[in-house]
Amino acid sequence: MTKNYVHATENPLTPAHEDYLKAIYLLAADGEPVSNSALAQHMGFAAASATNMVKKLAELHLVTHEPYRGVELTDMGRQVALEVLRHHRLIELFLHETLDMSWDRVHEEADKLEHVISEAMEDAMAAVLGNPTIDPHGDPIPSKEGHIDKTPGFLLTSAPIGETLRLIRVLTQDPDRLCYLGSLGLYPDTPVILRERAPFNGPLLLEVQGQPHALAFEMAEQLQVVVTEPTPA
Amino acid sequence: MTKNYVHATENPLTPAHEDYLKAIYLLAADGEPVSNSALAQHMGFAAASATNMVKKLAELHLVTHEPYRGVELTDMGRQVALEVLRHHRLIELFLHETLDMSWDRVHEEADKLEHVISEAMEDAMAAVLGNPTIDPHGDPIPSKEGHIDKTPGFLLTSAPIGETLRLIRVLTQDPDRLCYLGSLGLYPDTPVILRERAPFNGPLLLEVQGQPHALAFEMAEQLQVVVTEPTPA
DNA sequence: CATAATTTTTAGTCATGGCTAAAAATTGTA
DNA sequence: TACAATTTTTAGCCATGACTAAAAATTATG
Repeated sequence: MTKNYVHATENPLTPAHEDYLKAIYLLAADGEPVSNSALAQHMGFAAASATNMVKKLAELHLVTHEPYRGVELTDMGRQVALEVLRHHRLIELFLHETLDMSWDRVHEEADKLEHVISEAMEDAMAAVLGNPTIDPHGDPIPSKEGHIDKTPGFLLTSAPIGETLRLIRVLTQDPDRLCYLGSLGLYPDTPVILRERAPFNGPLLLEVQGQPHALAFEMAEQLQVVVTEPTPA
Repeated sequence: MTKNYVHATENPLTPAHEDYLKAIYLLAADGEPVSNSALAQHMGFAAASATNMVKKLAELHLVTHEPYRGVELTDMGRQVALEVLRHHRLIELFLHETLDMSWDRVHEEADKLEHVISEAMEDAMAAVLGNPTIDPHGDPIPSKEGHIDKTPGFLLTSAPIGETLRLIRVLTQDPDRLCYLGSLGLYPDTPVILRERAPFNGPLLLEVQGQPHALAFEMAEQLQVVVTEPTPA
């Protein structure tokens, strides 16, 4: 009488597995299958390395892989990816809040810590932080059950002129860029007014806390905003 | 004009290297060279694996290794071991203080985290904790410069009867034992009176916060105490 | 539609760091 | 001192997960 191990998904996943799954999740934001080259490029590895790992992930039923077509997460794979992402973003917020680490440093740290923290530590962080739903960059933190809010809003590059906006999410994780944005006061929740948009994808003129700032188009593409509705009385 | 790389100790050390160095440091408490078998046993690996790593560490000038005699840390190796130990114990205290994790859980967590935290995070933890010098088990935390206090006191098994003692250090890291000791209120800094010592390495009768407790000899060997001097007026 | 360009996969290499089994050196004992 | 027991080392295996180079499949173009 052989035991049924179909669901006995004991977790032999290495950091490498987790990193690939996370990458596939992030690249597949549009729902499309992820190409091997996109995956390899995101990971900073050779294409052959990605192919190799994708085959392993497929054997573990974490992704489906139609050769030459792309990779997609299975429900199980998505679950793992979301858990890693939860770790990552919880850690970012935790480091920012309790260790006062600046938002440009927490990503790199979280990239290493996300693979080694225990369930108990995950829960303890969430509890201390009050079950937060967004991290210091405005990225949504998946719930323990794997639910994740879709961020509302649109890119600053397509925002209306003159209206009061609220910055809700910064997409880049590049430390230098984050440093720069921070020096302009451009953190999530900051009110912003778009004053001018230069043509040909030129710089944008912003007003942040009364100060005018010119911002490169490419930088503005990293900023997600909503229109602030007039505060109800 | 070739550059002098003698001190250019760029850090290609893996968690495995760090774990071995830490183990050698802890096993060599008496200053004696550490035998291969002791090292392997401590690591939970086969003897051949230890030999293998010791050879690598010797090539990196982190240990000296006289074949069939044992391993000793070089100054450089000790420096690395102390840094890892600093990470470990800072993390234990940090998790205990800021995440309210019980002292029986922090060791395992720290064993993984110690290899991945950045210098910045180490410094931030130390700052938030007020540059602490002991962890939740009473183990001394090495300073950033690699100084480490020698813990004073002696084992409870050789403490005088009837005097008021203070528990200053718990040597075991075993979660179950720590849990048990915690249930008796036996945390560092707790006052304790040794009332009786049964012969033939039998149990000890303790008084902890007014409560009598019988403690196995082997458990008492894990407890380091000092005699409390009468509080000066 | 055939060929060129691109992407993906396969094949095979390498370092890491475990392992076992056997050989060698050391230590203990008769 | 000789031989047995133990410890250490050597030799060689294996999985992981990167790599390069070459083959195969797909897509684009003349």
